Amino acid sequence: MKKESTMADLGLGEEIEGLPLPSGRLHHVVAQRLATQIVSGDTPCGHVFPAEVEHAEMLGVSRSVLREAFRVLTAKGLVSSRPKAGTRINERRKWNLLDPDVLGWQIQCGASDEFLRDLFELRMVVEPQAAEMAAMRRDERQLVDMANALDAMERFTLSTPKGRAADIRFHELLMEATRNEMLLALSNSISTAIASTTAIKQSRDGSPRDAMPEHYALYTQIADRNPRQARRAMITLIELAHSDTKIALKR
Amino acid sequence: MKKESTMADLGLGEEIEGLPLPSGRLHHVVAQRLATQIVSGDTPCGHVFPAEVEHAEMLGVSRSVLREAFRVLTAKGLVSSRPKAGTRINERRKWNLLDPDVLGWQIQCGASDEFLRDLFELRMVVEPQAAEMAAMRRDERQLVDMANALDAMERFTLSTPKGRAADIRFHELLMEATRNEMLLALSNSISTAIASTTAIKQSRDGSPRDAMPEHYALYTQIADRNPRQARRAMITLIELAHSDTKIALKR
DNA sequence: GTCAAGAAGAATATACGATATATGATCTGC
DNA sequence: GCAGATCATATATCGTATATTCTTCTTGAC
Repeated sequence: MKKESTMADLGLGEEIEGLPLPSGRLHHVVAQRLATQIVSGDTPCGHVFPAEVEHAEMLGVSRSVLREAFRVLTAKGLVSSRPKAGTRINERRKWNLLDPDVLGWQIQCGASDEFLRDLFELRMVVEPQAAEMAAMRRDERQLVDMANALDAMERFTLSTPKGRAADIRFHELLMEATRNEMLLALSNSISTAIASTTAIKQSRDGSPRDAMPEHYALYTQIADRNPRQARRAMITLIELAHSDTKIALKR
Repeated sequence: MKKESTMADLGLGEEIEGLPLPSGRLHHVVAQRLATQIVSGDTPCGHVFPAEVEHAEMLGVSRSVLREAFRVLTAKGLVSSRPKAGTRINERRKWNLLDPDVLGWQIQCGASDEFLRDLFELRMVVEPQAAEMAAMRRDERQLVDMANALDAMERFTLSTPKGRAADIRFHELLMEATRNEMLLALSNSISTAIASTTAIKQSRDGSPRDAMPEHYALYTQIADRNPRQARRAMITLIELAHSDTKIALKR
């Protein structure tokens, strides 16, 4: 008895119509909801949330769920909570902006112009150098995997999820070829962000420019172990992506 | 009644002798303990932890605490848990290596040679470029703050916590001057890592080389808006830190 | 006889709610 | 101003119920 509050039923408002929507863990759903509230700026920095009990029943979940949701937000630097003081939103400089989830939430809330500027600037700082390193350190296996990824990318095109996955795979292999785990991690964060924008780009703009020639150019330079040329190729690739993204989001 | 298990009592093993050690939140302590087990490689990737109930009483904490600890680790990509399958350690490529905590734990567990190589390589990729940007975009306030930080750094020296804090503050201001939030976030992650190594460097080597001249050189180039020279100055600064760190850890 | 598809079961994470404790911000009195 | 009391709040624990999914067994077809 007391069957009323199972996981998939009510609570999170309105998206439960039809599909049962136990899609994610409940605390993760709550975390996501709170996170988007925060990064979107709906609730400003310094804001302190209601007390746990009140807040929990306001959201229609148990306190445990709410607490676990806040744990992940705390882990990502978005909030911090202390006894008696409540749970409050940290200032932006405390946020883990490079966390894949934080990056994703930020994009989901509509990436601002400054956000895109910063993101592509970061890519411009890191990835050309990474391409240079990859050209020097890549091994044969990575090379053939990269070739396969490009092949899949051309077959499926960027308008399909599989094509976009191949694109990501290519960049991931490139970063793996740098033989630097931290660069790889950084790239993973960026990639997920880029993936979302690419999807948006596709959905808004039916036929964006074909980026395959530039990808092949980059691949060739890495295969030939030409660090300087690989750097140049990566720069043009990023510039291309940047201008495309700007155009797509303008519409 | 049932007074036996308050927060500050037993549980986490042996470090509670003398000092009450309710220093941090309990779940955070547990998370830290598990995290160090993971990043140190004590428990290998793919390992699945005992069931929650068993694991909880093994650690002497409640299930809620253990769960919240795992939420933190999950948020940082170290583990993932699914019903029936248990909670298992992810492969390294899933970890958020750039997360300040993950970085810190990794250093605490004895940074490997590869770790330091990757870290300084990342600095070498990002920070010279950042210095260049800072030289172009810095404003007057940042300039005077940087001067103050350098002043404090010279007064207290790197052998004191206040001196090291000033060092960090200087680099933070530099990154702030780039006017790119993501670069700032990246720098924050790196800084905390560097801070630990600096402390180690100090504790092992009584009188390391004085890095003040190089810091002033960098400052001057930024103040004079010389991007190229600022880049050069930053490169020598990082090289200096790298060689010092390597020497210190050799002992 | 062997293998694949499907159904039953069991182990596990997940979720709920009530209760007790510790902490620290705020107020009070001096 | 400063020290102490207070009280709201996060923190921690326990017991129980639910949902998920891996495992295993069965069933069926070839």
